[in-house]
Amino acid sequence: MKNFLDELNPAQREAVVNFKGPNLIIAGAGSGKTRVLTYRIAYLLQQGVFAGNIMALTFTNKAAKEMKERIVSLVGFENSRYLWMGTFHSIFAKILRSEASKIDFSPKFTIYDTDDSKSLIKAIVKELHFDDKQYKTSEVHNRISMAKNNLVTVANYVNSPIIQEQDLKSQRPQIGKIYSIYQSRLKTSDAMDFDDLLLFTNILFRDNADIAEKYQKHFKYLLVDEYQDTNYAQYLIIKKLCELYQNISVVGDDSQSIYSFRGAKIENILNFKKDYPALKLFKLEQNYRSTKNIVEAANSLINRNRNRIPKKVWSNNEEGDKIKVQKAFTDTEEGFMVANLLKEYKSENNFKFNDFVILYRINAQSRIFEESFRRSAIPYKVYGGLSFYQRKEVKDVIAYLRLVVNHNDDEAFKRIINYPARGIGKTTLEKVESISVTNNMSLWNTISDSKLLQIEVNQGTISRILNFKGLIEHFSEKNTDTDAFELSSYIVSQTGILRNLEADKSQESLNRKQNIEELLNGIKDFCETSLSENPEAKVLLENYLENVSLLTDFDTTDDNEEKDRVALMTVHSAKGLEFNCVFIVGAEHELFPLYFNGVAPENIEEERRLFYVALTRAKKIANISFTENRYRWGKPVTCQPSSFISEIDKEFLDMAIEIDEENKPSSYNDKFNKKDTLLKYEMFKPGIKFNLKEKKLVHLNIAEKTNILLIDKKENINIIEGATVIHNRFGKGIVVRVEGENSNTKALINFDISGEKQLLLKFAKLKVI
DNA sequence: TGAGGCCGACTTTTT
DNA sequence: GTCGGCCTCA
Repeated sequence: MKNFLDELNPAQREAVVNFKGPNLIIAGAGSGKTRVLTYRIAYLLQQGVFAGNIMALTFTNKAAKEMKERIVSLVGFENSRYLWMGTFHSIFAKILRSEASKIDFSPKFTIYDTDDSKSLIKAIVKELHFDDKQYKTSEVHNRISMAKNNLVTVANYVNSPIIQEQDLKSQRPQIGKIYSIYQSRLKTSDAMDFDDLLLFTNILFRDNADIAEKYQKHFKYLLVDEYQDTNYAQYLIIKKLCELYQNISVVGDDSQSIYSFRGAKIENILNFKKDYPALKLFKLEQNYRSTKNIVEAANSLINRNRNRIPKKVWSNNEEGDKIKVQKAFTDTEEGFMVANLLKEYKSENNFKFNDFVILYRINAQSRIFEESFRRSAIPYKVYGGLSFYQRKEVKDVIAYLRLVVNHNDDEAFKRIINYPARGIGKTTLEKVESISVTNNMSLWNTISDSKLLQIEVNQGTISRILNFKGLIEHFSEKNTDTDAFELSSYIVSQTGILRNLEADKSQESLNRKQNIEELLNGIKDFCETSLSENPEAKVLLENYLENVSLLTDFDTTDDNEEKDRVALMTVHSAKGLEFNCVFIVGAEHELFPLYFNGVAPENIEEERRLFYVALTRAKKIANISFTENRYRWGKPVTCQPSSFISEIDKEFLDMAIEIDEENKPSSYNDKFNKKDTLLKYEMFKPGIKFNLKEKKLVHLNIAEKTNILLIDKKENINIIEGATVIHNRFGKGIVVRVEGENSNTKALINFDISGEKQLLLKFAKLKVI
């Protein structure tokens, strides 16, 4: 093992070698936080600590995976394979499964995702005949989630005068009742929601001293990443687990706490000292990532927050360019402005596309940039938004898998009882549901019971229900000796889902079919990976489900990851990432900072931290833009520039415009104004773009046109007979035949490995070589 | 019972 | 601009 301590600066080294006792590592942006964490674990292993006695918690699967990979590269796979490294949710789900009986769940309990939770809440509100405008699903969900994150159980909730008063004030006095029914439904479904994973872990440790002790003894060293984002439930679990050895190291940056909406308590890091008076404090203040200008600009902004741990982040890098601030007249113009500037930066600095990121406050902003990038022949990838696993067809298939593993999973049951259509309609389902409610049984148990006969439906319907039940049971029987991939494929074909989609020739259906194939491929990958790590064990559906329910889009290893593309994402998603050039877009009052339920000071501070996170993603170039007019809720609104722009010291900014005069349109904008409607329309004509420098519409040259066509899959003209193409999944192949027109163009391709496939060009990610 | 169309509501960020 | 829900019609 090489002496990796040499690769650290003195502050980092101190933070790595002092591994005993409680440690608080305050790591400024870009100060090598991940490096310290990984080296610290490597160092522990080098000191002879067994990997299985170390628990390292992160917030995202991505962070866990990256860290694991870096540790493997430092100490090798064998030395690190038994590390407990993962997200809070996945690690504690694992523990809960092995202790399930203690909290009266089965080890195969389902994890409900947010959509499942919301759909259950919705059903309960409806069932209670509450007004769904008064009890908005997302608000009720939010409230229950917050309660759980603060370990407020149903009993606590309804007995708390404060909470009851709050609910009364907000005209939602019955949330406690909904919460109560919600919990009991989860129970009958043998299911937990995300927040339950943390809540029940706390309950498990609280009520079973022996079990708590077992884990306390086991985990001799605890490390927590992004500690500023922990909520109360997480805080308590950590506190409990490290009670015995007190070997707890937390790494974080109070300036980057941006998840309070999810219950994160910045106080956890601010008050760490109160809980662990013996702590050693380490501050990593040297920023290796960004230019001096960016670091100091970001400092000047974040210094306006009052509630902070004092620190001075500094950089020894080059001075760097000032941050360019730009104004656009419309959101569309902002899109083109950014696209043009991006190209300029790219050629000036010899950057690649993946050196760039567009950061926005809300996902809805991505559309404009997608459009302008497509028109400007800039390849891009949008992160976040509707995740792959949230797509209807994917959820449908997963619902089958879930129901096969856990018959009591009511949300899965409801999804698929009549999908594909098998003549069990809304009315029938409602009757079954009502009986299940009165008897406090899961839907499955209701149809398995003599209660089924109480349902007033005809014999035909009864037998259709029993057929469905038989089908699921048949799958379950197979689930003992068939591996997850085989069984899923079998289920997809046996249920007729595929046939159903094939019958419908629309593009939509084809797209769905491809997503299902994608899902099956993912299951296959999972089986193969698990098998390579543990060749003896058969990979069953439940193994896959344990893993998939905690995945998000961000974690899917996209085959295109290495592709050279501009990243589009929210600032939240960008935490932990870095890019040579960052565009912060939509820097407008009420958008960033986002206006949401008024502007309380603590909200503004969090928004400011968010802006700080955005700025500090940049290594070399940061660019801020805003627009004067924007479509929001489909309606045009006028915008003011974000107060955060003027909060950054002017010396670090390169302002093309004077912010204080934002109400006086410049002559440039005057011109733009008159033509705006026309421009907006013309801009989207094929083959035309808006040239910002010359301020006029120009025709694309041939190269640009070809480029657009390559990117715009709808018009992919380069796929011709005889062409050699590459597909993400099927690999290399030769085009045999092309038929159909425009968006219906299909190609028959003979792939070297996978054989002949008919693909709709609109969706197939094909590359001509 | 199912499909299709229209209307309306809604948009913060995510494990 | 998008999604979901509800209504109507077959």
